This record gives sequence, structure tokens and C-alpha cells, in this order.
Amino acid sequence: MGRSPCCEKSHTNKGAWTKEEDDRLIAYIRAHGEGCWRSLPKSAGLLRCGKSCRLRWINYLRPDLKRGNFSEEEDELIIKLHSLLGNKWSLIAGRLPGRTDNEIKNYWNTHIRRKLLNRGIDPATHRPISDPTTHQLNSIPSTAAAVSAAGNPSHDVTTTISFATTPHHLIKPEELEDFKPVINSPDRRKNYPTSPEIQERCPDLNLELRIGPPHHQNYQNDVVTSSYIQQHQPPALVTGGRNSGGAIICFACSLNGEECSCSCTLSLNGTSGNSSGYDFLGLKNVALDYRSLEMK
DNA sequence: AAAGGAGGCAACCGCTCTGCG
DNA sequence: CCGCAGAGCGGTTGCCTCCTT
Repeated sequence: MGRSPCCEKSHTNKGAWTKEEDDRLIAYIRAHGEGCWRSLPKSAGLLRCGKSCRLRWINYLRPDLKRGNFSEEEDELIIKLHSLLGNKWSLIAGRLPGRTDNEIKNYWNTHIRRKLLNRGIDPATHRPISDPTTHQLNSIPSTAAAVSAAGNPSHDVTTTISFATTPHHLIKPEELEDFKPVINSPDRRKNYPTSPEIQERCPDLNLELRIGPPHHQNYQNDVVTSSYIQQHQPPALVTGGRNSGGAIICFACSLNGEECSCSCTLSLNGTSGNSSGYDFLGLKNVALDYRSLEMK
């Protein structure tokens, strides 16, 4: 028995949504809530595919959406998050209240790419275009590139991702914890911060993240996958540059250029060696899935 | 004023992931 | 363990609008 199509294509509308369709969808979701997208069109009296309804609601009709132009702060935050996460638009969107993954994806492709190119930065790698390593790692975002380099001891590459120019009120250490439930959450969009007002704190904080290669590993694979790591004990991901012995990846945070003193360790099976340590990307209590970092 | 081109964005498509029976 | 259904994600498409000639 084959898988049934998500909708009867011959009886569904396509293309732009009409005002009436929007009203029907809004009214139905207000009355019954989100979910059951497959059966929603029939129940709501819409001649649309369930997926289409979901997309329309998420990207356009949701009441908490922030319409309008992106601010300069949002631009910079998107650039920084993209340098960390690559084309994980849903994760990036999770850090920008009121913005959708589709909106950010479009904005990236139409505005930010050009902006970075004008700055002489390769939007795919976040490296200067003149940098020869840019071409070697072309199409691999920096995080994946660092992970890739980490698997090859012949590459002594350290990527520094600086948050110094990021408006401090837009990304804070405690906010980074929110990355945790976003990953593998049944409904990732529920992790939008509920309050759009983000207070400015720690104005002097110059938070930089350095992703460096392993010091004592000899992996042959270019890309270290979680399954690979799990087969090669110890599966430890160590944070803190001075405590990177046996590390696969070293995340060294530095404050105002000073070497970080944190000694937190994070293992890939979800246990934390030092729970008081800084929880990078909220991964303290969750396995890091490198598949989510690999770029296509 | 009209035609063609370029850019922006909403929507679609296909694939993957997850939960459940 | 396997297969199906539902949901979500990222890439791509196509239409609309604006700009240039």
C-alpha cells in the first residue's frame, strides 16, 4: 500500500491566497488551534493542501509576525548566526522573534549575500574573498569548515566568530541556552521568545567564540559525524581552551581578548563534565548532532 | 508611454525526521 | 523492527513590482 498524497491535487487551489481563504484559515485556527494540517483544509472548508495551509499560517498569517524591513541589528545577528549555523534557517529564525525561516532565507538571498559580497566576504564561508582558504572551503560555512578541519590534523585552522559588533541586547549567554529546545523540538517555532523586548545587559561584554582543531586526535575523516564520534571513545566535546586534552573540538570563549577560564566540558552523550560551565548553544544537556551542522 | 530586465517575495516541491501502531 | 502518516525544513520556482532604456 503506497503512501497517500497529502492532498487531492486535482481538487486544490494553487498560487496566491485570496482574502477569503486567509480569513477562513485564521478563523479555523483561532477556533481549533494549530495542528492536524492534513485534515485542516477539509474541516476549514479550504481547497488547499494541508502543507500549503501550514505554510501560509506560519509565514504570513500568524499574529506574532513582525512585518516590515529588517533592522541593522537584525542583519548583523543573522550574519553571525549564519556563520555559526549555516543554512539552518529555522534555527536562525528561532533567534529573531517575529521572523520566519522563509523570510530570513529570502532576505539572506536577496540582501545579505550582496551586503557581504560588497564587504569582500564570502557569504558561504564568512571569510574574506581574498582568503585562499575561502576557495578551499567554498560552500562550506565556517562552522562546518572548522569541524571539517578538526578532522584533519594537517589543517591548523582556528575560526574566530566575534560577537563584538553584535548589539549586545540581541544575543546574550542566557539566550544561547534557548538553542537547546529548538533542536529536535516537536514544534520548534514554539521556542520564540514570548517577549519582543530584550533588555540590554553586559554592555562591555565582548564575546568571541573560537573554534579550533583538535590537538591530540588523528581522525581520518574530513567531517566528524556524531556516529563516528560515538564509535571512537571518549566522545567528549570540551569547551575551554586550556582543557582541550582529548578534545574533538575546542570551543574557547574569550572575553575582551582574554583567554576564557571556563573549564566546562560537554560530552556528546549529553552529560556535562562541569555543569557550572558556559553552555554553548544550549548544548549542555543535549547531544550535539553534527548532521545539523553539515552543509549540503 | 511601453517594453524588457532585474529583484523581491510568497508559495510549492521534495526530502527527511519523528512518532506511532 | 518495520512501515506509514504527519510535520517540518531547505531549495527552488514563478509571479509581481519596480527600474531602466
